[in-house]
Amino acid sequence: MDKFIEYILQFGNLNKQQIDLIRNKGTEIELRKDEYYWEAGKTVKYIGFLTNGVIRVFYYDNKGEEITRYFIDENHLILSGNTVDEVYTPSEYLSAITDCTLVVFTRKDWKDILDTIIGWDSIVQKIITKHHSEKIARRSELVSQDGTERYLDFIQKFPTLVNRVPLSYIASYLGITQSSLSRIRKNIR
Amino acid sequence: MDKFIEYILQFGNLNKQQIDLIRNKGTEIELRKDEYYWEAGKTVKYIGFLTNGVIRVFYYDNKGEEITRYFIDENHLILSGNTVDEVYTPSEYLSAITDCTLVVFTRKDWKDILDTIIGWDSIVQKIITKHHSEKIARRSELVSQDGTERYLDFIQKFPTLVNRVPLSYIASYLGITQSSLSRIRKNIR
DNA sequence: ATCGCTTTTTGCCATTTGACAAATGATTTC
DNA sequence: GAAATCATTTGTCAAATGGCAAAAAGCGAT
Repeated sequence: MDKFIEYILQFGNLNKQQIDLIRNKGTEIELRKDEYYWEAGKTVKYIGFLTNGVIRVFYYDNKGEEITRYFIDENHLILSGNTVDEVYTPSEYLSAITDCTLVVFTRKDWKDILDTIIGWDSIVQKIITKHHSEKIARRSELVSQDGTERYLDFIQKFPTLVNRVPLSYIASYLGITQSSLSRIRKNIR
Repeated sequence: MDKFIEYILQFGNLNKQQIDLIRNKGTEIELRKDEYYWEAGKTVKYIGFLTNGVIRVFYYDNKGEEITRYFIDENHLILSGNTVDEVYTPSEYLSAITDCTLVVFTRKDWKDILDTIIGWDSIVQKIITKHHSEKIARRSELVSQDGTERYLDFIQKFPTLVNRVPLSYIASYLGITQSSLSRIRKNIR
């Protein structure tokens, strides 16, 4: 929970009372390796913040292949869609790669926070915008790079993930096959 | 200018007075083919809305290659960064592919609108978020597709651009070489 | 330590794409 | 309309990547 407060404070100021409100509303939950946090087609119940572990976001393309779209690591807010108002049904799966700890809020509690803390809205908006920009920058570059460049880029941008995420997921994220990535790794050494 | 008003009204309501304010502040400008709208390293002076034409966003990668990151077509807001407050110096170039018409606002005029119209802020925020989501969706899929799939995807998503944008720019956007794209096109027919 | 299971590496060959250069086609300019 | 310029297609070969299957390595449970 402290991690979440600390994270939020980077984006705006909160007084002690406001921090207490957030603490009261949030609940810590655990997610075991390979458990789903979201499933495509199932309504999302919580707004979550990942304090420990790594989550993988994936979907199935039109050939039925599982495609890893990105990874969520420690200290990231997991929001349903771009707004918190509407009930949200994702088209993607979120699944824990490692055991995870999250702070979650029900939609109602989140709304209470929104109604109580002036500026909460803009804090969350800033976070969403930041996440978006990061995603765009990361994904954009991949397109124009070959396999080796993609992987070098990946280990530079996600140094903490390389050893915690199975090769096949990384390969899928980078848009190459697992065996190609294995060969690329060999050549780099 | 009408196009801009119409576009804005999709994201929020404005009364006649507010619309007049926007009309007064905005200026229509023309941009000739191959003229820059932004240049990397040069401060951005205007907030713009493209009413006619196509603009290309590109940068130079670490090999000095020109990479087309995306295209901006009719009815798109061109914002500096994610916020309008700060002076912004882009790291990318925006250059007209065709002759273009834009509605532009000086930073000061834009700020006046922001200070006068309650809710302007949230309208703009919605637009930014929408643009972000589109970019993420578009770029993400490319990574896991081969050349042919990328091109088919492109002509489906940008049917109006295929015949107005030179092949080399499309190829760069898709992350393949111009000659590969030419061959792909031949095979599709 | 051994068995069973999963992940990663490797081999082999087919296919795709890149690099480079030349040819063709299209457009602009005088 | 001829020349110059730019865009696209094509040829050739090399390099990168994919598909498939088997081998090797890693890991957990007993």
